[in-house]
Amino acid sequence: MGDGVIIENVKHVLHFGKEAAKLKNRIRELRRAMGLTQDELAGALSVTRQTVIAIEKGTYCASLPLAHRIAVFFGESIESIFIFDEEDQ
Amino acid sequence: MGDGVIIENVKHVLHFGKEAAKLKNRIRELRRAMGLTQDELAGALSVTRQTVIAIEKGTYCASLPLAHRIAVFFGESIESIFIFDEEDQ
DNA sequence: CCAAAATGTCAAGTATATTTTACATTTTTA
DNA sequence: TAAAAATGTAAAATATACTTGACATTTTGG
Repeated sequence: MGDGVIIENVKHVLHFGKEAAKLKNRIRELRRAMGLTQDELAGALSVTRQTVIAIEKGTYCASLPLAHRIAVFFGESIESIFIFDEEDQ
Repeated sequence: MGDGVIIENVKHVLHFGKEAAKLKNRIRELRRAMGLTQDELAGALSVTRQTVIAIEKGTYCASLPLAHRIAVFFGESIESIFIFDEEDQ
């Protein structure tokens, strides 16, 4: 056999363009207004701290069920918390 | 080598319990009220017909960006179209 | 100042949403 | 009633959301 490079088991391939939505939201603002830490909010929403960090930063968007829990928790509508740009995605 | 069964490359394992949210929605009703086919709605939302079928049937729930497009398309709020049970998920 | 708490980052794994393809069944209509 | 359109089903691949664990940096308070 030759000595070429073999890459096996690649699961995730980074992809460019399409920018993954990155919709903004008011979660950090709302969380701080209630004097909560990321960890406390995560607990209240039954997700991990990493999830709160990622969503606050806009790394990815919450699922619909999670967006709903967030809205209920802060007593506002989903649409008033998440900011969808015109183009949307 | 023996003659045992070897299973390689298993990617998705079905899992039971936890019932995957299955939140209901009024999409089929709203779509029909507008006299649209699943294919036409899919086109308007920039998704495939399979996605419309799965979401109408509650096989899985829409992502937040898609839920938003659906709400805008039908001129209603996300919360008025998707029905979250108390327990949520 | 310095220790603790809070926040951020990275990587790999699992779960869920969406696409693609192909075919089967039901409903509509000419 | 037969063809066409609409709807359903299933499987495999890809994309995105979420978890877990471990460690680095920043902020806060005694």
